[in-house]
Amino acid sequence: MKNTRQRSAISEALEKAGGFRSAQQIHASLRAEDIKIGLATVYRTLQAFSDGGEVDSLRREDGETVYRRCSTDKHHHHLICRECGYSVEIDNDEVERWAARSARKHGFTAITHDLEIFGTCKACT
Amino acid sequence: MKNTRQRSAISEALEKAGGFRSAQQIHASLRAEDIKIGLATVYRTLQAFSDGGEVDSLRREDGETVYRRCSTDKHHHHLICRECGYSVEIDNDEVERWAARSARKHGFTAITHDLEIFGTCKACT
DNA sequence: GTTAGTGCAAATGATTTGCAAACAG
DNA sequence: CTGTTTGCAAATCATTTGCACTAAC
Repeated sequence: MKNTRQRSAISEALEKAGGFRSAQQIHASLRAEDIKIGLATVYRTLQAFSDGGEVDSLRREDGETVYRRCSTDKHHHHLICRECGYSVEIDNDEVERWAARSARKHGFTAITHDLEIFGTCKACT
Repeated sequence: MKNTRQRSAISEALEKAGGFRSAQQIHASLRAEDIKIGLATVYRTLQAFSDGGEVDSLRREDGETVYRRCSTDKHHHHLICRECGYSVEIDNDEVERWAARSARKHGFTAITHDLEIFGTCKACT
């Protein structure tokens, strides 16, 4: 993966954001800073980051896909503010084990699961 | 809500399907049975059923929204086959409590959560 | 009769893709 | 140089909507 001006910009934007942001939001914020970048590039880059495990992605309730740089590579879940995208990383091995156990019991294989908690954070209340 | 030919057809199709189906799939299967119905009607009706709590809906990993008639009104989760849509209703109060507790601890309010487990069912293996 | 429901085609909105030009290593 | 990456515009795809028309109650 080459090191381009655009990629660094997106990377920094994610860093600065802290929480989850959509491709559209990243694009808008870069444009606001007068950083010239194509929307397609933002989509392609975020997708690449996500594939490479550098960022976590999830689909918000309204259907937009949002991305965030997370602190660990370890599997975890999020508590996400619907208003501002602020999020807290949380995990619970209990849930993982239960999911695996339920799946096995019903004969399912190649399991993946999604667990995200949406709410309104203190600052947005 | 009026009782129309189209609504009964969609209702029956869901019944027969058993698992999760998308609006597109329902539309195609009805057309295949020579039942004339507009795609928009299928979307509108499934949405209405979902709003009325008559069916459960969720967004699949590929982005399509799928619907299913469930057995209880009680909150629950699903183990879903990616291949055929077959699903098993499961629940775990433990998870609910943990989600609520985590949210509270971090000052989040107006909580909702999604938890779905995707896999390949025995028949599709 | 009214009013809700339907069909179709056009509109949306997020995301993807084709392709020629620009750029990193 | 030479394979990547970018930008733009056009293409997708699921879903929604405007509107005239039809069918419940």
